[in-house]
This record gives sequence, structure tokens and C-alpha cells, in this order.
Amino acid sequence: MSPAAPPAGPEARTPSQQARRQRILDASLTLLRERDHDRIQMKDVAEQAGVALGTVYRYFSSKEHLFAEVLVAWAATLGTNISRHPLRGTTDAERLTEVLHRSVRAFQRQPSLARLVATLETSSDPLAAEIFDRLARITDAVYVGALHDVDRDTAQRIVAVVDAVLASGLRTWVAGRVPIGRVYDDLTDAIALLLGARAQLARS
Amino acid sequence: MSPAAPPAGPEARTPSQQARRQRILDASLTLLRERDHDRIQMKDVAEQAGVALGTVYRYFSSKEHLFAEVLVAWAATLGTNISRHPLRGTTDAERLTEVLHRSVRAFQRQPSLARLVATLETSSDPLAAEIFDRLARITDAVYVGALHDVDRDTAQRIVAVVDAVLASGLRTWVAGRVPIGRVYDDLTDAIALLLGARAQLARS
DNA sequence: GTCAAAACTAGAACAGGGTTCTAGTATAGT
DNA sequence: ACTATACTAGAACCCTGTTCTAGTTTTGAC
Repeated sequence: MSPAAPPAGPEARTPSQQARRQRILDASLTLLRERDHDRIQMKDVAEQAGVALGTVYRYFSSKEHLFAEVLVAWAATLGTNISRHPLRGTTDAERLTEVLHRSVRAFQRQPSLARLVATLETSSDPLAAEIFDRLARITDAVYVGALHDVDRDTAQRIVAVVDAVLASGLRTWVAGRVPIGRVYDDLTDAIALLLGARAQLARS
Repeated sequence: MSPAAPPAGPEARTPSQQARRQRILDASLTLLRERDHDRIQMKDVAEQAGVALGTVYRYFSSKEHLFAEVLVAWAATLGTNISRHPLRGTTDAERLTEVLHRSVRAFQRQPSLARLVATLETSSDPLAAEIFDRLARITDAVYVGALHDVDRDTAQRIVAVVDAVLASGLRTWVAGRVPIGRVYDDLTDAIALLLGARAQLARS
């Protein structure tokens, strides 16, 4: 049988375990500031967290799960980042563009996180699926909120498209196939296409 | 120093080398019909191709390169597939939707290829970059060709967006996060958004 | 037809890194 | 105090891509 029931979720038993778990996540995030997750070894994480390798595995059943949880933790930051300041734009297009550019900027500051997202995106682990759901809920709410002049359903559909453009842009950027400026531009462009004709229509 | 100059590109020295190289690619493609590239070992490829492991490495410097070339070979098929039959639609939206649905269908028949694309998409290898360029050139030409009523530049921009939606859809599908039908629907939807208002505008 | 150079083969050996296991020590709840 | 559980350091395991070895075939030049 298994070694014992490990503390699965964030609801660790004792405070010290809670702290230990957090220390491992923090350590991972720290290491991600200097290199990609595929250049980070589990023993590096253990060492950085001041914990034995076995302990890392007690809290996270695999490297993939560990980094998925790291992403969850970071997602909260992202949500705060893009919704902290009020949007300055006066049109839907301006506001949506602004908020998406903020997302790009957040990933631009943490390229390893962008690469992590790109990698986990192709994982079929159920935990990964749940995490993307959560990430999408956080960001989509903000994106949809930027659209004042269209009904909710249309807003959702527009956001879905724009999200795809964002994801594609980030992926080609982290793969080194396009400069980051291109990602900003493509988003601006896509939004113009999606809202431009619509605005003209409304105006007439 | 290196063992010797291996035949790099498809321009192998002798016909038998040309054939051997092709046999390795065919073997890979055959194996991809039953499992994913990450479940295929280099020795499996060698065996299936009736060739020694070292020979595979003589023709392809790494597993990643091998499968990148497999993708190149398959891309030709894809191009043929989606452009073989004439498009039946009478509007830009109908034609573009149809041709994109063909792309989805092609990947639907070869899920491993879709997963291969998703994986290589995050690779920063220059060869991968070149391959995606080539793939994009093949498909984008067809997509743009489906748009009769907009100028070339606008068509390009629309196609770029739709491409992103396709890529996102395929990725979430291969990750098992959405059913394939959803991918078709999202494309239909995105195209309607991009061309719907525009058509209305033209009509008035 | 002969011969050296290059390619091919079967298979062993190597390497990196995720994961698991071991033996001993520390902690905590009863 | 006692026992179950957690933690530690580190070894060990394992899978798989990649490289190497020794011997055999092919190939191309003369």
C-alpha cells in the first residue's frame, strides 16, 4: 500500500505543514525567475525550499502537479495585476485592448510562466484542465467586463476569440518565433477586426 | 570530430539512401497512427523501418528533428486534403468555415499529428520554426483564397485570427478538455463574428 | 576485379533526471 | 513516555534518448 495519506490539497494538517507546502511553491516560483521549469530539477526545488526531496513528493505527486499548482498560485497574481487599475479607454475596443495588453505585460515579466502555461496546455492531466478552467475564469471575467456596448453572450464569444489570439501569440513568442511587440500588435489588430465593423454599424 | 558528414536534407546521396530515409519517415508515420510520439521510442522507429538505431540518428539528429520532418512530410498531405475539392459556399463566411472545418477533420483523423503539432509548437528549435512557417504558408494560402470579397491585407489579418482559434481549439481538444464538435463550432462562431458585421455593412 | 572509405548492423554502454526506497531522526498527539 | 507519522540525507531504480564499439556491407574509384 501507499506510504501514507499525504496532505493533498492546500488544506494541510498542521500550520507547519501548510507553511512547508507554501515554501515549496515559493521556492519553485523563485527558481522560475531565473530559468524554465524544464531546466529546474526536483532536487533543486527541494534544496531551495530547505526540504528533503521525498517531502516535495509527499506534497506534490509529480513534477507536473507541482508546477501546475505553482501556476494556480501565480494566477491569483495575474488576476490582481490586470484588474488593479481602472481602464482608461472610452470605447470597447480601447478597453479590451488595454486589458489584454496588461496580460501580455504580465507574462512578459515572467517568461518562464508563459512557457509553463504553454507546456501545461498540452497536458491531458485532469488537474491541468481544472487549472486552465480557473485561469480562464479569472481572466475572462475581466475581459468581458471591458465590453460595455455588447450583450453578454456576444462579449463571451468575442473574448473567446481574443483569448485564442493571446494564447497563440504568447506561444509563438516563448518559442522565439516572433518578438513580443508582434503579440501586442496582433491583439490590437484582432480586436479592431472584431469590434471595428460592429462599431461602424452601431454608429450608422 | 563527428563520425562523418551525414546526409542532412532530403537530397540524400544515393537512391538507396533516399529510400532509407523515406522508410524511416514512413515508419514514424505508421507508428503515429496507433500512438503518440511521446509513446514511440527511437528504437521502435528503427525496428519498424528495418534499420539500425544508429542509422536513424545518421539521418535525423534527434527525436525532435525526426518528428519535425515527419510533420513536414505530412503537411503536404494536409495541403492536398483541404484544397482538393472546390469550395461550395456562396459567401466568404461559408467558404472560410468550410475550409477550416476540413483542416479540423484532417487532424481529427490523425490525433497524434495534432498532438505532435501542439508539442512542437512550443519548441524553440530553429527547424521547428521553419516547419511552422511552411505549414502556415500552405494552409494560409488556401484560407485566404476562400475570401473573395475583402482585400488581400484584410484577408490575411482575418486568417491570422482564425488560425489562432483553430490552433487553440485543436490544443484543447487533444488535451481532452473539449470535444471535437466544440472546435468546429468555435470556428464557425469566430468566422461569423469576424465577417458577420462586415457583411451587414457591405449589404447596407 | 580490387580495395579503401563510408555506411550499416546488432547491441552494449552512457547519461540525465524523475521517482521511489532505506535507515535513521525528529515531532506530535495521546 | 510511547507510538505513529513526518522529515532528512542520500542511495537506488528506471526509462529512454543518445553515443559508442566491433564487425560486416556497400559504394565508388581505379
